[in-house]
Amino acid sequence: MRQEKFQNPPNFDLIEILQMSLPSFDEIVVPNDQIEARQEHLARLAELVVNAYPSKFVRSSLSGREDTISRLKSYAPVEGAAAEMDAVRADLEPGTRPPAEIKDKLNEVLKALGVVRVAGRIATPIRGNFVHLTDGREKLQIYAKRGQFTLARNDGQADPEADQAWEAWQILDHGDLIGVEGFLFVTNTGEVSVHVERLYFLSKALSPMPDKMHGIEDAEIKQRQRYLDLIASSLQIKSEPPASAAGQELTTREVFERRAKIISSMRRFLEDHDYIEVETPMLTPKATGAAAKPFETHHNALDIPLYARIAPELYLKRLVVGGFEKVYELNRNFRNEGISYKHNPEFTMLEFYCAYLDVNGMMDFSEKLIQESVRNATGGLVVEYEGNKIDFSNFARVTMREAVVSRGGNPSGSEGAPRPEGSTGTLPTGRVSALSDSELLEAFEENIEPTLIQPTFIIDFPKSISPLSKASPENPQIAERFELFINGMEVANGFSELNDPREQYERFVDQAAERERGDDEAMVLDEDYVRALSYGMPPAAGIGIGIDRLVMLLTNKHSIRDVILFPHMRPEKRVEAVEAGGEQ
RNA sequence: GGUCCGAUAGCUCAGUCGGUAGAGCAAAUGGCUUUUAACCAUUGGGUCCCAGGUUCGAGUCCUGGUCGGAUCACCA
Repeated sequence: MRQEKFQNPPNFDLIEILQMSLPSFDEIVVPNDQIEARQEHLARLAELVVNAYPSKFVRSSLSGREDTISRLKSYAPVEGAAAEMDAVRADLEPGTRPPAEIKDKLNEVLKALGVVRVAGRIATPIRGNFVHLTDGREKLQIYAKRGQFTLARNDGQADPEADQAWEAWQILDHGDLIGVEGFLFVTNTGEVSVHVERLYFLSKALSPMPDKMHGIEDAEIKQRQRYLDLIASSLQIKSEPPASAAGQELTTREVFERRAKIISSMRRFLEDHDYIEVETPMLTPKATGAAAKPFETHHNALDIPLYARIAPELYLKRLVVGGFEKVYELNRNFRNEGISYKHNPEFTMLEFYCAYLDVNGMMDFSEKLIQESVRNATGGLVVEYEGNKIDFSNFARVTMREAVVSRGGNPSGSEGAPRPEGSTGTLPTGRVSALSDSELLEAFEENIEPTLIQPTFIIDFPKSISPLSKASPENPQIAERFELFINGMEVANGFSELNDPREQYERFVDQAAERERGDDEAMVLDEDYVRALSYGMPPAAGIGIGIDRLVMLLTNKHSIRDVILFPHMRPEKRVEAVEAGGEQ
């Protein structure tokens, strides 16, 4: 039966049918004069090297300029040669050259380092004997002299004549991936370079490279074709990076390298403090643990709705019940809500929980964790953001009510920041203590949040908006909860975890009532979570840290889309048109 | 969703009062061949986002739309 279903009618070529309905290669890689030229070069190179897409190239330990320099510096027989070279070159007038004796000495040293094999993308257009290769992180100059190098055949047979190597060199294109084998030397201007003895063709750039000076400026292309944006970053690397790159805008590549540093630093810090990493469900039968609208999907075999998680919180606390006293999860949450400069439908959150710790201990610990990652990512504790200097060396702690009372002031700074434009008081200052929870919250969000530039823990949240948080023993209307604000953005949210199952149940019921009154973000009752608490959860504190927002702050990026490799975007119009066109 | 701004060569961008579509980079051809954003000469390359309208004539003015960005409101 099943076989029959997939049998094709006679004279029916499935591939031909599909090719009519699917976009053609030329519709995906739209040809123009440059692509056609590159295709011709590829065809000729394929003749010369037999296989234009070989499987591997073995590199020597030397993969780029930094390695070259460090190897040079550690080369004992001519100690100080590299420093001498740097000094000589620093003193040179533009257009002048280092003295011959120094150049000769350096060349002697470099040649003694032996044969090197390096590979990378051609970062400068080929014209003449020089190109720079980039491995994404740095650039190394390559020199090829007619008659002095051969072209490697990628099928392992004997190399073609040197003239053919030169022909191949001349038709290499900006962006092609090549490997070279050769020896190191310094040029007349003093730049360390590889003198090619054997050239390997490794892969073709059929599509042309972006502008070498400007890169990709169109934000849509940067985000949709992030690979191209990253290539542009690597093409823009200076082969002689300035000693101090401070104050310069990070390239896209550097932004994501820094993001990785922040995340790995946090993992390391947590591991060093005996936290273990866990993975809890992304697809959940109930969207709960936060106040947000979920994405809904459907499981066919079970025939049930499933929700992309809005927070891992309740699962992680089940694990605390089970005896994992320190757990963390660093992964995505999904919220079916608006998109803005600080909101993406999926975002990365670090959540962790610690048994026998309260809200104050959690603030202490998370402050250290954030400081550690700031230091690891930026080298210091003060970062420049949107013209502000943000100082991570001390996080202020202010109650929400105090913050509102002193509104207009900057509770975390010694100097009062100006009140935000247009926030002229809708608030009866004298009667703050009489404000209802919702009025207090509104006043806070409207007037205070935007002024919290320096890292500030806002504490003492109203209990009514904190359904998973323990109430303060002194004031039952206040939750033992904090949020961390930096540059007017909420970056973290934590509290002493409510562990009384009966009270937790009642809080869920209160939330259900809110939902009935029309708040479709009120939290959903999780029965099994209540049941879990009934087995006894130790006193514990937890926190969620918005990683994307922290990365924004530490990379001086003003849009969350600039710190997410592939942010959510509308489907590409061209693709839709092609798909629709196939059916016409 | 509201408001404002934008879309011109592969990339980055000019384009005046409505009158033959421009530059730099990239590409092709030749020269040069230890250059430093390499240089010199020559050449090719355009659905000016789309559809209407006004006009003798529209990249330019008008209307509608598409896509994108910024911003405001809601959410972390």
